[in-house]
Amino acid sequence: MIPRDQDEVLVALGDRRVKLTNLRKLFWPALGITKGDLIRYYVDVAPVLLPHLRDRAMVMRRYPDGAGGKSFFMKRAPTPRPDWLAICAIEHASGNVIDFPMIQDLAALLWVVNLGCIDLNQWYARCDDVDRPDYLHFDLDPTEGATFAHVLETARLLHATLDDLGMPSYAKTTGSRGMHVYVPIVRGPTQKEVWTVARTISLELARHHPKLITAEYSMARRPRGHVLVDYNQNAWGRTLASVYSVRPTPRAAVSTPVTWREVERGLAIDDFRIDNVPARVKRRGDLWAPLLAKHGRLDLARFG
DNA sequence: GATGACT
DNA sequence: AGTCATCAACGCGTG
DNA sequence: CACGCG
Ligand SMILES: [Mn+2]
Ligand SMILES: [Mn+2]
Repeated sequence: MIPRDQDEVLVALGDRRVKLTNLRKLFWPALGITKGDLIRYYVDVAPVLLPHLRDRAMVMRRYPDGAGGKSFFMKRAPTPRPDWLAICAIEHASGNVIDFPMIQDLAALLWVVNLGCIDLNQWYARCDDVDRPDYLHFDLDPTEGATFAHVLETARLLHATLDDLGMPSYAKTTGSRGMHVYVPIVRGPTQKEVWTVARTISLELARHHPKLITAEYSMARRPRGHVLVDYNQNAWGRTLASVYSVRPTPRAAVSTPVTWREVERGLAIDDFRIDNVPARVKRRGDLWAPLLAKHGRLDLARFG
């Protein structure tokens, strides 16, 4: 579908047409990975990726000159754009209305990747109710001097805590330096309410493991050699790189769902990359399918 | 990456 | 014909 | 109020 011997192609997906450009441009020069390779990766994983993005506003981070180049954020869907592209118009407190793109299908996915998006960042709430998210999450960030082993240990402790609370939880690598742990919830609580729950759990976790874990958001007071449980990421209008997102890192790492068994045994961020994640997905399917399921979600209303 | 303003 | 700027602006806590 | 933070 994506030619290797030309720089442009017009792809037709049903009645939707997308022009793909600069296909032989090197996005990871040291790895010999081109923009066309990136697009082929997303075609491969689209069946497991698209359900996680559908009906959600997307914040684009564009790297038109590849993983090592300058990047910029873009919220408004730029013109020209295909007339079939779904838009989520979100009014902000300031009165600003932003027309975010939504990735509803493969054509839209390829359109944003062609703009230079390497990773995909979707809202936590769906477009029809942008203040009521479908999950709460814990963003585990190693502070200066901490290792990924510390992140793994923090994830294990967090998992045990959530288990004790009766909260289902799922882990993924970020592809960058940390991990993400998500809890699927029944839609209902506002983003602020979800933030408050994440904050309470995070503070408690840090209190019980003060030598390893911190919830201190302020850079100046953040202890080195710790793992920050960044509950603040659970705020309205914020986003994280999605599952199966490629990251603009030296090895072209992918934010990859992992089992708790794998977290127990240990793993490395760079174990999961653009070159091997499609095979893993073929083998294991979508380990994060429970994030999309109707059943097995935490009901925070009942939780109190 | 693509456009539009400017030279 | 080439070069350059543009492309987010939120919610939350603290001082 | 301005600022830090992501
Ligand atoms: Mn993070
Ligand atoms: Mn963070």
